[in-house]
Amino acid sequence: MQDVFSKLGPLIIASRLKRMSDYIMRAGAEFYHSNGIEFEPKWFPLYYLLSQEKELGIMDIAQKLNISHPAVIQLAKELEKKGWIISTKSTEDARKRLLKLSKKGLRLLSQLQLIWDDIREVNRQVVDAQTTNILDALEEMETFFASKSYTERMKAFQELKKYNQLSAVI
Amino acid sequence: MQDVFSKLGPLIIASRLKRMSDYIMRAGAEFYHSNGIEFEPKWFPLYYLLSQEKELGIMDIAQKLNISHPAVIQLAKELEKKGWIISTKSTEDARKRLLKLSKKGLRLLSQLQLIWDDIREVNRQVVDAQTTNILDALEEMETFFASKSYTERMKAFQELKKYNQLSAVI
DNA sequence: TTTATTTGCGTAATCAATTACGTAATTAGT
DNA sequence: ACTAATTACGTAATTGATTACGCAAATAAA
Repeated sequence: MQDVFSKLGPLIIASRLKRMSDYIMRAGAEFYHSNGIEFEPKWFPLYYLLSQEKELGIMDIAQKLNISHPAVIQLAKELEKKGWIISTKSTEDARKRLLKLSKKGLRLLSQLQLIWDDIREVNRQVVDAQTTNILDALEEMETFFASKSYTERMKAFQELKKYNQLSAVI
Repeated sequence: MQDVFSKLGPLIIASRLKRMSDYIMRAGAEFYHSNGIEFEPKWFPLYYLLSQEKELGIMDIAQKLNISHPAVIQLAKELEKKGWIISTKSTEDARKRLLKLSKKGLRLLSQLQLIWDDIREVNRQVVDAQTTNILDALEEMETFFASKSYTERMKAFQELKKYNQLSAVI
């Protein structure tokens, strides 16, 4: 690939992150299938979350996974169709619909664990091979923006620039 | 945000990369608009490429940007509607449609340069603040997978595992 | 030079996720 | 207790990108 991107450096961090993410996602899907499992990477966050947490409402899940609630509904529909999760109305709060893994979903879990172990292992190899660790970099970035958002940083920078220009005039 | 992700480590590099990418993209859009420019981050790769390369066919662009050709057509349609690019039939190859910046598009360029400078600067601040540099990490990852794809690495790992199990038995 | 294959492009269908909006249940305010 | 505000969820419309397909032009093969 003739790479227009990498030369641009900081300007397009976002595009490069996305490109790498898409690449790995795609390979992940291929991997599930080549192991004879009809599982899609996009299901992982929801499925994994439910494997950890017993039972959760739609909104709780959306928050925890940082996706919109219609996205959760959509994913849940697909996993329900596969028979891996079931949903029940909450008795405490009639608005809530709770999701949890079905027995079939739990049986799948043990199979998936094996695949996940492999993925985890290869990913670890990738990360260990790095001089500069992508996970550390991500972690740092996340905490960095958590303390002050990207937008706020942009604004602050422009304010500062404006001020400097002004004081240069006066 | 209650973070299910960061604990999972190597298993979901892809999701975390995507999340960070989306975050920055969104902030980028906000930034263009707050500076009174009707420009979307998704246009950047095509627009920037055309600002560098004079004139290019659809497929060339798709390859250079590593996106599908219908995506290029779609983006081009939008930029053409804005009046920033124009397209001409190639005289050498009647199948080809060439894209280039219009005069209006070139005028926009000088405005965008200023914004891009700010973005670049803030991004550099972000990156400079890091102990572990995300761009270096990305760069490394890209070359790593270029030498041997993720899928190949997965396969190789499983083969090795199979072999080790076998030799343990024998 | 005819025929087959490849290449470039366009359209349609599909996918994955979002925003916008509506409804019902719960909680807070008075 | 009644009203207002909020919360949880569902559906519809939209967005952005992909794959699948088809056609026309160019290139290769015979």
